[in-house]
Amino acid sequence: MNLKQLSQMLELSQTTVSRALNGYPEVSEETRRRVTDAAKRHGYRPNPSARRLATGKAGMIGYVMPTGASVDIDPHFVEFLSGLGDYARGHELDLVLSPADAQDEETTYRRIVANKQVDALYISAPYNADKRVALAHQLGIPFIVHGRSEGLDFDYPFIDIDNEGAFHDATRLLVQLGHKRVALINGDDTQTFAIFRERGVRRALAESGLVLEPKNIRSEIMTEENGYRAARRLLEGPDAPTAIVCSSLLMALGIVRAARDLNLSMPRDLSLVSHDDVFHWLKPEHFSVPLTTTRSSIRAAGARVAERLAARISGLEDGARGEIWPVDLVVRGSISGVR
Amino acid sequence: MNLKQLSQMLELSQTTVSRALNGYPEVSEETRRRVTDAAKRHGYRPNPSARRLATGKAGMIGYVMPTGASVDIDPHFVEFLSGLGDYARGHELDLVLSPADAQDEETTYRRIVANKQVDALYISAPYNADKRVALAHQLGIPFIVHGRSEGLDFDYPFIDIDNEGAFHDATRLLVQLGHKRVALINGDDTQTFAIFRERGVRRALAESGLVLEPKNIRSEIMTEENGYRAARRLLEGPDAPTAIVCSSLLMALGIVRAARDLNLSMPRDLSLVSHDDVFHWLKPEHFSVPLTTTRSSIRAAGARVAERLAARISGLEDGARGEIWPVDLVVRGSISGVR
DNA sequence: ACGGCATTTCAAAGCGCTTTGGATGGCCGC
DNA sequence: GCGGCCATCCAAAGCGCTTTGAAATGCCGT
Repeated sequence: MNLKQLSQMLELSQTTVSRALNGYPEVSEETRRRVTDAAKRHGYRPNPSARRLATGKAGMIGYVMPTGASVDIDPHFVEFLSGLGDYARGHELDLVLSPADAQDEETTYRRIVANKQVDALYISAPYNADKRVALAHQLGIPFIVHGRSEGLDFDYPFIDIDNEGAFHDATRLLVQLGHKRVALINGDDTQTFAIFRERGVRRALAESGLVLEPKNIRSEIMTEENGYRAARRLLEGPDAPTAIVCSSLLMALGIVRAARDLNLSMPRDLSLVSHDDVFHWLKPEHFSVPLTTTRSSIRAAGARVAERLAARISGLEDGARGEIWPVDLVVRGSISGVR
Repeated sequence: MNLKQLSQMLELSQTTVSRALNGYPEVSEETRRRVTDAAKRHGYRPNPSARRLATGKAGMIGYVMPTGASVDIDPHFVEFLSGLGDYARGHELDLVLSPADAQDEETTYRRIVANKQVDALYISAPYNADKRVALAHQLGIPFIVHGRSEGLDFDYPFIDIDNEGAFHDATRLLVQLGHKRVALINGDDTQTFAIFRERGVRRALAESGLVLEPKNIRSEIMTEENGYRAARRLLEGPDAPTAIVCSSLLMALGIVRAARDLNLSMPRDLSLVSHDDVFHWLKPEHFSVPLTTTRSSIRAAGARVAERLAARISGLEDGARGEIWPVDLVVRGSISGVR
């Protein structure tokens, strides 16, 4: 059943039927009712390909997914997808994932914009002065950044969590407990979130006249193994830190293993605070020593990103508003006063 | 630059240009060269929306993503996506994720098929007599199942790993080491993969005249917490098992924690074998006691699914061939002879 | 020289929608 | 009674491609 058939059935023109269905004012209420009734009765659904060709709108949102033989997609991504689904599910909003060579995402960005494959896109895990953000801005496609990018000469819409505040507060708490040697095991420090976190730690230490020594800061991709390695290196040296702040539960897993290998008991010999993105499959309260965390649900952020993207597509939102979400500090058994 | 402009520029008809570009035989080689040259020079790229309307082919593959407030997407999914990207990256093949209410995926399946939004789709984590498989089959859209579904009255194309064989071999090894009380901590046993795994364990035990007692089998969603709970229950009872086989590294994490809480040392008091889907962020060799595993990369499967889907779209593959991949058994320190 | 047959090219008709630029008719005031 | 103005509705022209059916061209044998 297509528009032509439906309009013939109703003895109306395609124009009128189209307008009635799309809520244009120049059609009488009675006609509109007749049309919508008939459409529903016959299960008419406009063909998206045709609509798309006519309007140039795709009705989908896009994500350029960096891939490569040595590129692993971060497990945080599924949390984001869950959140995106939370919103999109009820709105017939689909997401198109365009895999791109991580070395050259630009080509893919240009392709999907030129092809009008999506109406808006979201950009995740931004770097400072992120090229993708600059590109999306320049290409004029609606987008939202999940995270932030510093050093761009224009404003852009984003949602981010208060990484600096979270790590500041976590560190301050440790300092208040008497820790003087605090280390940071961070994620990839070319990404903005990691830069903010480091900043938060430094600031909290500085407030008490302490510094984050270069040897006490590690930056790696967030895996169990990297957490373990970093922790070993930190804890085996002289003047080992008495407290560690880390960027991911996955790393925390490795840190706990390292502490155990070194016969350090937590929290007696080592205090640990981790950031928690809220996974359903690994929870900080279920570590052998329940973990103190800074917590913020990526899933919730995903839902919000989808919502704002939808709003931008339909013209309900514009401008470059940035949202910064506060982060919970959840205290559990993994920290204590320094011996 | 569209087809019309290009054809005018070349003083050819749109027909000829279109055919030249799409490799039809009824155009002379010289003309074809002229056309492809000009197309490249002017950066002509056919408008996918128009092509789609004309041909009905979308050039994308689809996945209906079950979501819901209480539905969490499995972290295994990112591994699959990485693999899919491995193939799709070089082929300009995009994936559209259509979030659906987990209670009612059918509506979404029907929508994307009716709308011709995708040319083919893949179905993951199938149940027995899976409705989605039946539906896709009935709707006549090309698809591939990642995993298997039993009890369907037709054949369908799939790729799966030899879950039964893997768990059989793992269990047989434990039995050979003298274990008589072997337990299984499985994933959701309404899913086919879990049924096969249980079957494998039972068969191996039966071969030595042993049985898998009902109290020694647990089936839960694969999280650390569920692994812990299941292990506690198993290990605290009378006649506790001396060996456990489990379906996921995430559960293994919980099992190890439970053993530690109960002061059971591994492998002395407890042997453990886990299935490993190959995550980059959590590796069995980096458990405090390196884990013996049955290993099969989901990522590799993802790439293969994408490849076969592409082949089906372009007509290079048809029929209902099922691929069953063998699984590696990797022996590490977490198993030993029974005391 | 001419019909027959490939080979190569083309004009035009879709695909199913949106949107422009009128038409039509009823109702108003004068 | 008539011009003007809404309120409705419509025919037709896109959107940019593919594909059908036919025309033009060149070459063959006879």
